[in-house]
Parts: sequence; structure tokens; C-alpha cells
Amino acid sequence: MPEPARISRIRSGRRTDIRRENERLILDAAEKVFAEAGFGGATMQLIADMAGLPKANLHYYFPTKEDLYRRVVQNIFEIWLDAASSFDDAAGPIEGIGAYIEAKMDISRRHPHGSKVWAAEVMHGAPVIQDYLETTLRDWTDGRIALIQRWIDEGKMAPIDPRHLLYMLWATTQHYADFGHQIETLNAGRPLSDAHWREATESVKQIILRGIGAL
Amino acid sequence: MPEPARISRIRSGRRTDIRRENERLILDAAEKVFAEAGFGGATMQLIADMAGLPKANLHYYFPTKEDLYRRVVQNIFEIWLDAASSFDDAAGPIEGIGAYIEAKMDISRRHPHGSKVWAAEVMHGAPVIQDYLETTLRDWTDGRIALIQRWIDEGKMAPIDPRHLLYMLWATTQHYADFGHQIETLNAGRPLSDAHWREATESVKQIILRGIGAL
DNA sequence: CCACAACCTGACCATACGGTCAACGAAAAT
DNA sequence: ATTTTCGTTGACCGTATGGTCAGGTTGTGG
Repeated sequence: MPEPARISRIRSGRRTDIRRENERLILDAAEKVFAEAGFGGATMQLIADMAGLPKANLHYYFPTKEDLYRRVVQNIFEIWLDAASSFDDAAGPIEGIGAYIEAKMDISRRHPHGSKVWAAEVMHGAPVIQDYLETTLRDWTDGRIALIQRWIDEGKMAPIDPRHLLYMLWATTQHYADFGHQIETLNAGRPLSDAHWREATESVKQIILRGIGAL
Repeated sequence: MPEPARISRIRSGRRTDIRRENERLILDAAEKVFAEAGFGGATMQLIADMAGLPKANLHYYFPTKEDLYRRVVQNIFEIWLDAASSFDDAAGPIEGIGAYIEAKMDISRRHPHGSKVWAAEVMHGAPVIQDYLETTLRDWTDGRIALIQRWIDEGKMAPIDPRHLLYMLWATTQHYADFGHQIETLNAGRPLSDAHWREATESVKQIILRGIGAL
């Protein structure tokens, strides 16, 4: 039973601040609830309780449950895309892919809920973000495939199918968020420490970079 | 709107056959619906329609939605464990891990729904199969870690943390089921062909086996 | 000080869903 | 032939949930 969070609203007053602050409160709560219960299992009441606001207030900012969910998914997608930049300004696979793995592992640690919502959305056939997959994601992927292919042509790594390499990067890094509960259970029921995360990141980097012949 | 499937019940008569056949019908439908809609989004009515049976009949065989869901998850877990045997009777990582990757990729292709249900269950904190994680899965994992460590000690592969290698194997292979929709979208919206699956499996095997220094 | 807009919320509603049940049919068992 | 067990099903019920709304309060611009 979640208790009324309602942290000190401080003395802000400014209309825009109120809006932004409450939207933030709601989005954070929604991300967590959607991640833990799925879209169908999540209830507006639960999100409201977790945000410390009356349910009717949620509908003031987000007309429908779908609207709220859509915003949560979009947020995640943006975070996810930001990590992409680490890929580009790199001379070769060791720096580029290495930095990308580090960035994505970091996101898995800092935004596990978002990663889960994204995973669930895709698993359900991407009803909400299908257009993103077909436009933004496809373009990004094509660009990265071209880049990797260039590295291969320049002899900086072995001739691996770039597409499957990308899938492997996504799968491996996001696994630490999406299957975090399983990993935690296998870690004596305890969350991964800083050292654990460093080990994980290093292991992934080593196996993949060596696996593509970049080391 | 699903139409009444009700394939020819043939002339069986035998009480046990009816039970088994209907349970099969229901479990298959349930696996698909749970995978596509999640536990909360799935409705008994939808599962009933997809199985070609009246809703009340589902409750005759499976008292509650939870019971039905539990059975679906258990089924998957068993399939998943069966693939484990490929690991054991192998002389070294090339055969053992290679066979394991092939087995798991095959499962991803043949049981994508099951894989998704499993993923969603874990992502939601494993409310139903937590005990399996703590017993069967943990034991299996410990055994495999010991085996990999032995291979390392025998100089058959590089000194990689076996735990993270296992996570990588799970993540990569299951990704092709769980994120199948995304992969399909990036494949011009078309399902992966036989050749694609062979390529995928080979890419994964190559990167990982080379990555652990076994090639 | 007033008027207007933005924000807030308890009470309410329609619907959809999981689950029940009583009545029935068919096949075994006796 | 009769009883008993198993399978079948339409109709029904209580509840939970997404969403609405009318009447408020608060802050802001004129």
C-alpha cells in the first residue's frame, strides 16, 4: 500500500513549474508501474497513489491511459537514441562499440523500468511505436550498419554481419535491465554492486570486441 | 474477430483424450494471447475464442486465470531446460556452447510465444516462478558455471567470467524471439527466412566462440 | 479588485472482466 | 436399465477500472 508521497512542493507558484513538476511526478510513477505490471496490469489508481496525486488529476494532465503510456515509451526511446552518439565519433570499433556498450550498460542500470516498458511494447507487437521502428530506428540502424561495414572494409575488424552484431549489442546490454530480477536472484538475491556492474560491462566488452576480431 | 476454430473433434470418445485435447487447445491459445497481450491484457474470453471453446469451459479445466498462466509458464520452463542437455555431453566449449546456441536459437524460432511469456514473467519480478529461479535455475546455472570454469582451467578457452557468458547466451538467443517483431520490422517487415536464421545462428556462434577464445 | 484561466478533486457512471452456477447431455460403470 | 461421473454451456453476478464532470481553489493579468 503506497503512502501519499507528495514531497514538499516548496514555494514555487509559477504555473509552468507546477505543470512540469506534476508531469514529471506522474511520468516517473507511470514508468515504474507500467514496467512492473505491464500496460494491462497497470491501473491509473496505482500510478496516482505512487505519484501522490488524486486519480482525477492524472486525467487532467494525460487524458487517457494510452496517452500516458505513449509518453513513457517515447521518453525511453529518446534516452536510448542519445546513447547512439557514442557510436559515431569514433575512429574504430574498439572505441565506438566499446563506448556504445558502456553507454547502454549505464542506461540499463539507471533506467531499468524504461527498458522493460520498451521491451514489453516491442514484444506486444509495438502497437504504439511501430512508426518509430519503421522510420527513426530503421534509419539509425542503416547508418550504423554502413559504419560497421566501413570498419570491416578497412580491416579494423573481422567480416561479421553488422546487423546481427547490433542485435547482439542490444540484447546483451538490455538483458541486464529487462532480466535484472533473474540476475539478482542468481546473485544470492542481492542487487549488483558497482564492482559487479564494472565486471559485467568489461566481460561484455571483452567477449564482443574479441569476438569481432577488433582486439 | 476470431471465428469458431473447433477443428473436427474426430471420433475419439475416450474421456482422457477429450481432456488432453482440450487442455492442449486451451494452453496453445493461452500461450499466444498471454504473449501478445501480457497477463493483464489477456482476457479469458479472447483465449476461449482462439481455442474455439466457450469461456465457461476454460474454467472447467483451469479454475482461474492464474492457474492457466502458471501452466503456460511451466511448459516453457521445461522446454527451456531440455535445451540444457546439449551443454553437458560435450568435450569443450566449441561443441558445448555451440550446440547450446543452436538449441536455443531453435527454441526462439519454434516457441516465440513461450519465450515472450517467460520474459514478461521475469520482467514483472517473477511472481509465479520465483521458486523455480531459486532452485532449479540456480542449480543449473551453478553446474554450468563449474563446467565452464573447468574448460578455462584446462586452457580450452580464455578466462571469461562464466556467469556473464551465460547471461550473454541467454540474452542473445532469446532476443530473436522476444524482439522478433523489431527484427522483422528491420528486415523490411518480413519474417526471417531459413537462410536468415542460419546466418543469425552462425553469427552468434562465431562472435561468442571467438570472443571467449575458443576458436 | 476583478475577471479569467489554470489547476484540483470527490463523487459518480458505464463497461468489461473473472468467475459462478444450475441445468443438461453423453458416456461409463454397475 | 439405472446410476454416476465427466464434460458442456448460456445466463448471471460482483467488482474493479478507465474515464467524466461539476464545483471548487489558486494564482495571474489587467
